[in-house]
Amino acid sequence: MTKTVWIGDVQDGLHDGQTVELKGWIKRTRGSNKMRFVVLRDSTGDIQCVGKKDVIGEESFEALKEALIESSVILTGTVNVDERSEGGHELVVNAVEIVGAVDPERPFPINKEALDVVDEEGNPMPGGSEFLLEHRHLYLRTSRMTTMLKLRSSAFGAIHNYFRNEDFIEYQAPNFVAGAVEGGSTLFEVPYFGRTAYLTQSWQLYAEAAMPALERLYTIAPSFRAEKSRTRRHLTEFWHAEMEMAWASNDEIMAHGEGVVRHIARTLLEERETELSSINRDLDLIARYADNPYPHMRYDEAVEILQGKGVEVEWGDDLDYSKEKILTQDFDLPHFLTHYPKIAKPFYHRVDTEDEKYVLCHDLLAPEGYGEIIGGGERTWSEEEILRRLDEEGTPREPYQFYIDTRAYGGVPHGGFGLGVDRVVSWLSGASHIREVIPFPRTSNRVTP
RNA sequence: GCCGAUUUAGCUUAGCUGGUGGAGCGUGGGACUGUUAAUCCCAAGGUCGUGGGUUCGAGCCCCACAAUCGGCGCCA
Repeated sequence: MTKTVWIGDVQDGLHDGQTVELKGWIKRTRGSNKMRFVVLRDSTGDIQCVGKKDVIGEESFEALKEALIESSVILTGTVNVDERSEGGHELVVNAVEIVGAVDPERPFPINKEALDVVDEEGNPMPGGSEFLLEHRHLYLRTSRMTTMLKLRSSAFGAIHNYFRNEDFIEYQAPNFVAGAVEGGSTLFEVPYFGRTAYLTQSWQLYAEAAMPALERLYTIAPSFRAEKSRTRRHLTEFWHAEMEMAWASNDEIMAHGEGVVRHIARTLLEERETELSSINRDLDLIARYADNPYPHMRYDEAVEILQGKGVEVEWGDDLDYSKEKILTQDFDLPHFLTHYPKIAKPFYHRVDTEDEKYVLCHDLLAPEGYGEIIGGGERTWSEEEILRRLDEEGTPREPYQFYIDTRAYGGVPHGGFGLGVDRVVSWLSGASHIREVIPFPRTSNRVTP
């Protein structure tokens, strides 16, 4: 049963002249009454297979003719170098086995027309139609989606590699929680044996509890936000890469944020050059993101630039996406924004002792209109200050009791960040929408399929 | 929460001042010896999102509802 020959290897010339058995799915099929051309697909690529009636016989020829798109088949034959075939190689078939036939009453519903979706301005929005979102389970096997899933896999691998190489310990937090990290309005409520629990928005508070034990820790886990956001940057369930570090300043934490993002870009170039090219992503752009240091800018500076451009923004306003977009449109690299006003950020951000109007935090803004991909900073670490900030905000203490308690026993300066993995993959792949890079996207009005 | 748009065959769509809904892809049948999401011929497939209204007559006009998409706020 084990599959030993991969279409990608055949196209790379590893099996020229050999007789091989190819297992895969029919991508396209065409032909005459004497020969069939079947484009076979597997997870590594496509190849044209030729079935000649006088070679394979009447019965096999009929079987091949009747096999509809997405039928699974095993084709045995000889690998020929042939420039008439896309990819330069071709399988001349001598035996056909249909494994999973497709019923003509229910043919594979996704065709070329279904894939060509455009938004209101006429820009391509791959996978954006209601039909393709309803048929996501079948859309996954189309080439663009397969490519995105491979890029995603490499990004996840790169994050693990980066943190492990930097001696971080992978650490898991619960997904059922009692309290919020951000403002309380964005939590999903879950019935919990007569009580109400919530789906976690972030690993952070539980990571801070483990910080005195592990000192350097990270995770990649789903986070949940009950935001009715209808944008190409939001999911209600997204994959969050977070790190927490003892004895660290805002600058040191930012250095790791830059490090992991550049490592992801570098890894995609090394592992997925073919895939990036296949979706027309400019490799020089990715190389630039991998090779250059990311500039830093203080919040005040950003506000000045925006005011200089005539944008209506006052000191103390948080910078929303419309402002980020104007700010980043001239950027050709991701930029860190630091030192936001205290009034714009929640209680756990540490106040800057040099000027108490500010907190020691940072956001990393991606260029090309992709927006914020990292948010992080130093944490408020003394018990007394935590209590004061909670009370100031009117946030109840009770759900955070464990968190407050950690400060009573040897609090130290520390901090961390959260990175939106889907957002990073979306940006680096040049996706038109974040849902392009996650297999089953969860948005405010879709939980199926 | 706010703003905008869409809904016609399995899919993508055309549809005139309101007067018996056309096509391409796919599917079925047929033709064809090298095709490149082949080509040629034929066929089946539609209570035009739901409900109401106006009208002699509604896919088209009006109202309500629903679903979906796009954008904003919020954030990763």
